[in-house]
Amino acid sequence: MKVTLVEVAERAGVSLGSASRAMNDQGASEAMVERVRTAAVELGYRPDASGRSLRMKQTKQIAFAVADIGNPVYVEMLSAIHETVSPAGYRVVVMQTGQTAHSTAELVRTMSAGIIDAMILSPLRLDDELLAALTSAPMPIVVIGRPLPEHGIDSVSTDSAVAIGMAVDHLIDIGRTHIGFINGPLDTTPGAARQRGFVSAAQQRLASEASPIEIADDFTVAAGLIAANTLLTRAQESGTPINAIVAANDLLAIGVIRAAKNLGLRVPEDLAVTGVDNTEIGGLFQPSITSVSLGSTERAHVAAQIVLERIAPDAGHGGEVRQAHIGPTLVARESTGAADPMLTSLNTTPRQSDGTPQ
Amino acid sequence: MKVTLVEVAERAGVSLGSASRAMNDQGASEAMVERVRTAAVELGYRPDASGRSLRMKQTKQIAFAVADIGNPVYVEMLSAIHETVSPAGYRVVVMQTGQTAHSTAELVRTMSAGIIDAMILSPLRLDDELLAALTSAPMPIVVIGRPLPEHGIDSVSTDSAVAIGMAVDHLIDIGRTHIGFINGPLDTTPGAARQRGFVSAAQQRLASEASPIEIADDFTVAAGLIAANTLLTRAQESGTPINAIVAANDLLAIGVIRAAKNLGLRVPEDLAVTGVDNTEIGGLFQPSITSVSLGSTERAHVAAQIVLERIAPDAGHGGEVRQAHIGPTLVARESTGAADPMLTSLNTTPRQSDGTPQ
DNA sequence: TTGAAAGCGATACCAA
DNA sequence: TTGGTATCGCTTTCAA
Repeated sequence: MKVTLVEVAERAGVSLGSASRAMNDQGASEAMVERVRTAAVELGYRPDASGRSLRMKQTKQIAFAVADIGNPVYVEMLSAIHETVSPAGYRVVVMQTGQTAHSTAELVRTMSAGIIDAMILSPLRLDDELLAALTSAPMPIVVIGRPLPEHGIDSVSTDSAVAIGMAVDHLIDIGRTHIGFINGPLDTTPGAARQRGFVSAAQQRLASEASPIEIADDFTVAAGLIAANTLLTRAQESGTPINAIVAANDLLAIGVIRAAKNLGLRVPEDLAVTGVDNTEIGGLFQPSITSVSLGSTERAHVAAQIVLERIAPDAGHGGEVRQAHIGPTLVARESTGAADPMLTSLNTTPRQSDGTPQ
Repeated sequence: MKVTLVEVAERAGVSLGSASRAMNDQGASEAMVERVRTAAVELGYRPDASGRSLRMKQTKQIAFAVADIGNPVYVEMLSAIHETVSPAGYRVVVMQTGQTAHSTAELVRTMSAGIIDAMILSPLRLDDELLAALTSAPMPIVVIGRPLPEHGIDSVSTDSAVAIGMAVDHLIDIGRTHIGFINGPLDTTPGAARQRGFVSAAQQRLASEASPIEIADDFTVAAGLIAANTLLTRAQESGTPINAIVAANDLLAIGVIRAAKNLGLRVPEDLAVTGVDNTEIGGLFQPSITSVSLGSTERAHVAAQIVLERIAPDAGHGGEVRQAHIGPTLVARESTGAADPMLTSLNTTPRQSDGTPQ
């Protein structure tokens, strides 16, 4: 049933070692390669990866671990990682960390050699337990999120506090000064950073009574809809209505736009809305959503590059801590009154999936 | 650096075999388990998966292979597969098949033991080469797409020709009789099936001159926008304007709605639009998109179940060919004038991602 | 219940 | 360049 290299060697009438070399083009005569390859084809030989992994001490697999692959940002990151590591012969394994720092630490601890060669991790929450798991991990791990050089952990970061500030600036630029904020849970890394960003920007440039904040249960459309409904209703009743909302990510922003519609508010005329992440879905939404890009695909790409360098036999774990930073950039779209970039962007952003199941 | 079970055994003062048994709770005294576990923790032992895989002849990994993970349908399928196989201790590896049947066959052929235990495949195109690769594969493979029982291949299918017919019926029900069709490439399995479905429905229930068809370059928003623009413009010029469009999937439908807006057409008042796949993004779009569900998550779930049964030591490859079928269902939304199901659906469909990177 | 040893399938070393 | 053999880390059989 199962054909091993031993049988191929026997059939070709050569030694096991020669068969291995012939299959891998490692110093074998042409005649030898010919004989062995022929025998392999005749027998339908397929190399067994676990035997090879055991000996070579590498699996050619890289894990991408996130809280929930359902978020489009992660899908875009996954594609970027895929494209980066595939040419080097690596496969990508998607893993779910779960919501908590503990479950993430658990995942990191159970990842052993023989499954993956390295991991790219984008944790939602971070605590000492997880940091400890990361530093004691037996393989290269690159964190996408906030910078962690002081812990000796490779990271590719952005500054989402600054990102929120850019959104506020943009709204002020278009004449909106009553700006609300819809954030996700404050005990998450992105939630905390974005909260700082908004509070800081509001203090410097807005009147606090005109800057209400509402915390959604999580970073989802549904939670954003509920939170925005609460915030908008409350603002109207309090007599200081708002004319703009900054959402902590694009999914929340979609919820905000839905809530606005339910309340009879027009976007962007009555309410300007901004998101964060610059996801594809945000750009395709109607109205298309002005969003601050955190360079997700670039960060994923860089993280994948770092991983490949760490894996490389010579580079090894020895080098110094790698840290890359990618600054946010704002992309103005219809939800803040900018011209519809749909038609033009279609020509410049081919990134959209192919294929569909039957 | 790396701790093996041998070292754990030495530290615990027991034999290698006992250490193995203790770690796996396979007939070891409590005292033994205690000693070995303690030593393992002290040394920071992590089992090496390739050693185990080599011996056990299983990797606890299942591949999910698709043309492009960027399509939201595949993401939903991935989540369903993940949820189904995780409890059984299996990880999911995402693999890209590429666009062609040949590249897919290539992938199937290079998948050997030691990497994955089974594969769930949703191929865009299917030919004899791929069928041959599937039948001669050394591991269980379940195809999500069209039924393939005559080739002895497990499959979970739907009927997307019927799905298109349902969309046409729905449009006729709401009084639209001038219906265009935006399809994807006809040499794909879904493209061919949906073409049959529309042509058949149009012949039976519509005037052919009122049923123009346009083929988009692929199943994407961008291609849908271009194709819809062509079709709508042509229909207007020919003097037989249409008042509805059936799109072959939700991504194309989004493109159609964008094209309609660019031409000053209101959806659904001037143009009703339907999609296929019932993706989350379609339901969240504005207007929300009426779509025919092909039961993607259910099919993925069933495929994963079949795979688990095939993998199970007793079931084995021996059983007869498994074939499941899930019929399409139409979900009416705003794009065909139905009431906005957004608020109510939010309570019943919690499926939306959590988390966002910093 | 425990210990000793065989063996999974591949690569890589050392002689020839 | 080729053959013979040790070895990767683990599970599992066979005796004790």
